Amino acid sequence: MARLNDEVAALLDEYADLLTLTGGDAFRARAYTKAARAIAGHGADLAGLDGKGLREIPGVGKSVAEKVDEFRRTGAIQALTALRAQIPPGVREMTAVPGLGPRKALTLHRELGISTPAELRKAAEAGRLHDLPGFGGRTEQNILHGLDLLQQSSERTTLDVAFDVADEIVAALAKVRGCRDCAYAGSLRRFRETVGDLDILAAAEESGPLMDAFVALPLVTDGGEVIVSGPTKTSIRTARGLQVDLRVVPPDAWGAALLYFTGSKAHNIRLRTMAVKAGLKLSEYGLFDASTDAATEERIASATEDEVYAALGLPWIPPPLREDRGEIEAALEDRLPTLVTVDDLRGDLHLHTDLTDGIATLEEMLATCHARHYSYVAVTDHAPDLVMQRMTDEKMLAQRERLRELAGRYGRMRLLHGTELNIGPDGGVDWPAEFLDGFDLCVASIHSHFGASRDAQTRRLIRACENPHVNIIGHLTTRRLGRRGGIDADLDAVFAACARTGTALEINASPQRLDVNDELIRRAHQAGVHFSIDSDAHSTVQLDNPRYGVGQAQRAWLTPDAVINTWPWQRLKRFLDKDAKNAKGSEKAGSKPK
DNA sequence: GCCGTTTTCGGCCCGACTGTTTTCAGTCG
Repeated sequence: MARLNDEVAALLDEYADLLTLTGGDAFRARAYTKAARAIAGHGADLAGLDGKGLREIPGVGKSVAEKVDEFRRTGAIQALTALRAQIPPGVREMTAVPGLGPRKALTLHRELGISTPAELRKAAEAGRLHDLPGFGGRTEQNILHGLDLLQQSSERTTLDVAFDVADEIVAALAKVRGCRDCAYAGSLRRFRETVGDLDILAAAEESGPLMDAFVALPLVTDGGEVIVSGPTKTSIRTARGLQVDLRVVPPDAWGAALLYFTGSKAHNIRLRTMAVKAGLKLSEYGLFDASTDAATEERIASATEDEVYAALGLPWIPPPLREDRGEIEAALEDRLPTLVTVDDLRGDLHLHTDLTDGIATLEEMLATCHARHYSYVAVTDHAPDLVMQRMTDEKMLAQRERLRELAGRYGRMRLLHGTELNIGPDGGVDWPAEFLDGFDLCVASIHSHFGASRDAQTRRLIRACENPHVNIIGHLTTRRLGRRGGIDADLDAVFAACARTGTALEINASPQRLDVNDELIRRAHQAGVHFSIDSDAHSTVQLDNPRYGVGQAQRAWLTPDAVINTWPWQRLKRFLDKDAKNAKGSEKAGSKPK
């Protein structure tokens, strides 16, 4: 766990859940949830805050501050420990089943004595649920489906969590005496959208000290377990269920090992096949001449990845491309793409402030963007049709005025006033054209009616693209990793509409979304669509999200040119003026301009 | 439990959707 903030936030969240589960005051529970969210998204590390600093975090009052302090002093929160004793942890786990909330979970626990997801599955399969008051046949089926979803997700870990753990381990092992090199490999290095386990690689003459340091890490000693432990490989499982494999190799085999353990398997097979055809043999220990016998075999390359690729007649291939999806052929023909990187991003075009459901102020978000050296940034709070956000025309206009006042306050960073519109069931959006005219940029996203038919979803998205004020379609499929699949729509038809109307497609970089995914990015790219890689940040911490989105873009072979927020302002400005572009297009086509 | 140029008490994000009901409870965003 990287920051104390995250650790404390998790405990407060648990406390809130347990309060709800024990039938406590709902508002009290919500106060803890709110405080947890504020703490997780708070810029400063909790470890360095005094009582006054704690209370300055919005949503943190006397009681929460005391609990935070208690945890810092004693490593536990008494009130939480007491609640844990009342409710088996499995009951809280059950509320993670989509469609199953605290009330139903508590009913199941009290009436049927069910206290784990496994018991829940058994009872549902045996048809024991549908006789309970408030439960029926459909509920039973939905719970079974929800359990399936949960199981799938529990086997994969999102990138934010995976990077936190990987960074912590690499940092700790790199400091061990005799460690020449240490890095994460596997699907994390390839930036897959979620990872099953972590592969950590280290180079050292002697593996013992590294293995010892590994199993002594807090990640392992605090509720984790050692699965296997040997001289070249040790596997552990963290308390949160993430398996981590550490492999230690001799320093002169570093490159070959890194290549081997980065994968993908399909990529490696292609490389090995190429080696065999050239009379060579490729393994995690190096590239060898296959004609010599095992005892005297001659090592051709192994120290660096570069060296191994070069010996096979290839340039170095970036890890996100290593999926055997054409990268070997491209490398042979010297047409690997120059991939977009985080440093290419000149701005963020989708973020929220505390005017709606963000937790940081406008000024805090802008200051953090400025520290990231952006040339421009768009503030895009929610629009009124997402009723719970209570947006009004007045609030939006006041924010715009404030933003205009702040112009020039953050160096040369250009401040754009935008909004995240809701795409209604028929494809309409929150405000009429006259009001939309006032925005510099509009993102439009689906937030409701996820279950509409394929035809209806397709029509609604195409209509949104055709709206001259909609510049970017946000989180197109609306999926939440491990929680919810995407909507059903003819996405290729939507991509065609995006390309035709000059509407960009968002690569939503929130690690819980990564929407759209690499496959869809690739398809859309082929259809001529442009992209915007955005954080969808609801806190200053989340403004770091774009790294995950860039990873997906790299997996889809995107170059900076395909990404509108790598463009200089003047070029982006022309792109945002859909009216001018379409008028030009329709002049050519001879049809009437809008 | 938190918070306050409407409040130091009395509110607290509001409405849709689903599945169970026959007027509503629970869940979700």
